[in-house]
Order: sequence, then C-alpha cells, then structure tokens
Amino acid sequence: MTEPTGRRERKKAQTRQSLADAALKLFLERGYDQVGVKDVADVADVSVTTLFKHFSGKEALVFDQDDDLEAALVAAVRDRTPGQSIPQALREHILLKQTQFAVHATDPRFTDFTRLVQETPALRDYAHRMWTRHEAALTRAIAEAVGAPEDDVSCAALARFALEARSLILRHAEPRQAADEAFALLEHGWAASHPGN
Amino acid sequence: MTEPTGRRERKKAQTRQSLADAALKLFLERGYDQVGVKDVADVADVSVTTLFKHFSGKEALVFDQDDDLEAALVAAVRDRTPGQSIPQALREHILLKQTQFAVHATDPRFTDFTRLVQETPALRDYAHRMWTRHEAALTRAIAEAVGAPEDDVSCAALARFALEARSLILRHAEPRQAADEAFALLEHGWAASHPGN
DNA sequence: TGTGAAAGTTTAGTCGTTGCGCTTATTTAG
DNA sequence: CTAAATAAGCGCAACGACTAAACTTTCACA
Repeated sequence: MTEPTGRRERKKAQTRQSLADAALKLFLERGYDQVGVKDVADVADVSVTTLFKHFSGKEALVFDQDDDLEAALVAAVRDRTPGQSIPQALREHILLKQTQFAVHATDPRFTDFTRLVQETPALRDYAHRMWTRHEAALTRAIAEAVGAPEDDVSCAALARFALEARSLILRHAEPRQAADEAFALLEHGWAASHPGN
Repeated sequence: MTEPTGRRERKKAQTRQSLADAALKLFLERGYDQVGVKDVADVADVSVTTLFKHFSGKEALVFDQDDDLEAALVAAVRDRTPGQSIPQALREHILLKQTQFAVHATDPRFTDFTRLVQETPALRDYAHRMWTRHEAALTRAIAEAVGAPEDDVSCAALARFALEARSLILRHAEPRQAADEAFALLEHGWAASHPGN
C-alpha cells in the first residue's frame, strides 16, 4: 500500500517533483519574473513541452493542487457544530487552514515562500483565483443550509465576502485578531437577516 | 475653450479612437480571443507598435480610463449626507454609477458590450482589477471618517466587501434589489461595531 | 514476447508585448 | 521665415509563455 504504483508512475511523479523543486529554488533565488520557464526546465533536465504537460502554466509550478479544498469548505458549512453560525464556521475553517500552514513557520523556507507569493503579482493573483474558485459551491452550500433558493443574493454575498476575507487576514501579522474583526462584520450582518444560523 | 488643443493632439486622439472603435467592433463580431492585436491595428490602419503606445495592453482597448473614479469613491464616503451610514453611502454610489451606465441600456451596443465583458475571462478580470484598484484609498477614507487607525482591519474589510459587492450586483437582473441584499449584511454588521456611522 | 499506451523530445509556430532605429509631421524659438 | 526640437508613427527583430505535430523511448500487461 505504500508503493501502489509501478515504476512508470514513480518516474512521472519524480519528474513533476524535480520541476516543482527547480521552480521554487530559482524563483526564490532570482525572483519570479527573472526566471524563464526554460530555465526551470533546464534545471529539472526536461524539455519545456514536458514542463507544460505536468503544469498548466508557469504560476502553477509553485502550488500543490488541493483537490478536496472545495469539499472541505462545503463540509465546514454543512457539518458545523450545532449552535455555531455559518460565518463563525467559515472563520474557524479559514483560520484552521491557515494555522495548518503556520505549523511550518519554523521552516525558513515557508516564510520565504509566503513572501514570494505575496510580493509577486502573478502568483498572488493565481493563489487568489485558486481560492475563490469555489465561490459557487460555497454559495450553494450556504443556501442549502438555510433553506434559501440557490441564487439567493445574501448567500452569494456571504460566500464572496468570507472568501475575500482570507487575503485580508493573510497580510496581517495577527491572523486571529484580523479574522475576528473581519468576520465580526459578517456575523452581525448575517445574524440580522438569518437569525439562528 | 472648446478646441484648446493643436492639430497634433487632435490626430492623436483620433487614432486612439480609431483603435478603440476597431477593437470593440472586432471583439463583438468574432469574440475577444478570436481577434489578434494585429487585426485591430490593421482595421485602424496603424502599426501594432502604435497600438501599444496608446493602450497598455489588449484588454485596455475596450475600457475608457476613468481617472477620477477613485476621487469619486472617496468623496462618496467623505461627503455623504448626514445621518447616512458609510455602507449606505457606498451602496448608493455604486448603484448610481451603475444606473449612469444603464441610461444607455436602450442602446443595443451597451448590452452587447456588457455581455462581451462578462463572458470574456480576460476582460472580466481586467474590469474587476480596475475597480478594486482603489481599495487602499477607500480604506483610508473610511478609517478617516470614523477616526480609526489607517490600517484598521474592519475598515479594510468594509472597503474590500463593498467593492466586491459590485460584481455580485452586476450579474443580477435586479441591481437595486441585489444591492440591498448584499449591503444589508454590511450595514447591520457595520452598525454593530461602529454605531452612528 | 510483443504490443500499445504514456512520457518525453524536437521543431516549429502563434500571440502579446517591447526595444531600436528610422521617417515624417507638427510645434516652438530664434 | 526658417531651423531646431518634439512627438507620432513605422518596420523589424526579438523575447517569453504556450501549443501542435510528428517522432522516439520506455514500461505495463496480456
């Protein structure tokens, strides 16, 4: 079970890993815009076309694909502890995801990586896109949780605002406090129109 | 005063207009991605180099630059009618801007243009970027209006959420109703932490 | 063992975008 | 009125991200 794959898939995974490693290394050394996609391919010792068979674009090189991110988001709303409001559940979920990463804060590579992403427009935008990708799913989950129609505007607004709150929190030194302040707006506003959720 | 410019500036404005017209025409006919920047330049009868001297990129071809958009946003907060809350003022401002455009709703070109922008990812993203460009300025304006520190998180959150609300409103058939529902969240939440603003 | 799918390569190309050196037209100053 | 300064516009060559096509190698599996 530890090695369920054949030699072929292992080699493929290895190539992918080589590319990701090379990319991160070069981007941290020289900066994202100062590194060409060819440079990455050269260091990983593959052709440029191969690089694009593994990654959808230059920005994707530094992000591990979280496939079940959407499911976790929906579950955070659906399976929230009774008595907890939806904004509270979302705040907790986002903070949890954040502190999961922050566990590695001792690793200097982690803080460097974060700085790289936040200081590179292309990467910042890409990360934001990947995160807000699931707005529609979250909107549906919220609407279902409160028995509202699927296209209810206040549900869509809560979903959008909660997802947007993440980058507000991310750029602050005190994530917990920032989350509390940003979500206070949503909690009070939500309670006013959807009491008990 | 009606003609304060020389022949030079007039010609420049004319080529710029030719480019914008050609771009909109071609984009509407064939779709944004099916039109190359060279096609636009050819129809406008200028070189590609000249096109990029007038517009910062392909997406900018279809947007008139609103230079005082930021000032208007800040003014909407600073000069709001007494007794009106900041979220209310922002909602009105956004709705006003929207209906200013909607005046041209009789013009079939307007609805076509809107569809083009909303259905083309590159244009949708660009428009969103141009709009959210002024988040920092809006945050400062709000903070100043309530006497909070410049980097207050709840002010930043209100600014971000209010700006994000626009695209929520934009894609809905009933802008007024959508704005009311989306901003209800912000008004109640804001009132709870900043009573009287 | 051999066959076919999948990884990888090479080559050539598209498309947006920029830099360079040049011509041409307009403005400004002498 | 003329000459120098200014700016628009041009063609061309290039760069970087990305794709298509045709081909070779390698491994899994029947």
